Amino acid sequence: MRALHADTGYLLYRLGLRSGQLFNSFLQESGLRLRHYAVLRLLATTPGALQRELSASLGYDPSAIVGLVDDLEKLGFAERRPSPDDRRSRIIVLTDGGRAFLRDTDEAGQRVTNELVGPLDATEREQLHALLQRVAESGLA
Amino acid sequence: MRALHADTGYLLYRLGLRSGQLFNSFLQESGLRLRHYAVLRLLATTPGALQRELSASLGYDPSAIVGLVDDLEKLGFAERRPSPDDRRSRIIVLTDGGRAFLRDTDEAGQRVTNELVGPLDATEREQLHALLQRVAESGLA
DNA sequence: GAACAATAATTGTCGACGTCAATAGTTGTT
DNA sequence: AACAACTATTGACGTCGACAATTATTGTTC
Repeated sequence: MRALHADTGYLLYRLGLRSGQLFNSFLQESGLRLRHYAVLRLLATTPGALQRELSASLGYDPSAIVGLVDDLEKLGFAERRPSPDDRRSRIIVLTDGGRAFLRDTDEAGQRVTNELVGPLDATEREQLHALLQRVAESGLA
Repeated sequence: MRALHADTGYLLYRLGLRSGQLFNSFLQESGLRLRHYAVLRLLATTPGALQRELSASLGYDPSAIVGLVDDLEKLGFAERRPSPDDRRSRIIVLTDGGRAFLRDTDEAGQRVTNELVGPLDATEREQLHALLQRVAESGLA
């Protein structure tokens, strides 16, 4: 019988958990959680996104986006704006406060990833990232 | 601002989720879930383990082990046996039924991993596995 | 050897997460 | 004008992972 840790899928599952925990503990003081942070980061690179687009890009259920955007609005990190061509949709935009938050936490965020891939050198990290990216792209997205 | 998917930590988190989902859907018909399967697989390679050891090896809270072993006992896949030298401990052993289950599902389990790392060829899969293993070992055993 | 700390399993609680079903408002189609 | 499709929202449910507290047992210390 193959050992459990010989299974790439199980390793991914375990490391995914650890990664999420590290991110959440880094975000703890700010009152946000990993999912909020993901939304913010995504908004930073796509100026104005419909909630439906956030849902598709992040893989979160549309109903989950609602609460996340609620929280971000309360903190002044994002805003809902009416869509000009479709009154069903809302356009979510990053506010200056949100942008500042991302700037201030960027370094700490990088520390998290560094801690995760600690034992790997620079080229190995790139290898790992490239492999993960290809795996991630295949399963939809 | 770096894109979200440029973050190795986030990729790991996402792929970990997907991996867990795939495993769970593969196990669905058997009534087990990923964590039960992990216990079974671990028991298959270590003949007789204390619950405390299962907890340490798998990274699950001791309180989580209780329910998992309960379920496995109900299905006849594992048994609790009294420890001869410490009446607090129980030794968990795989039954013949559990062994048969692992044998029967082994192929399907491999399909899950194959589906996950689909776009990678054989050498790339080994590369990925080796990198993940080193990352996994660093953050504690 | 009696009091005390440490340990193994257990129970209960809690928040976060992911999924699904249902609804209201709006748009597109026939 | 009637109907189907879509967007955001609300609500419910089960799983998962982390923690505190309890019970039974063992080890340690005075």
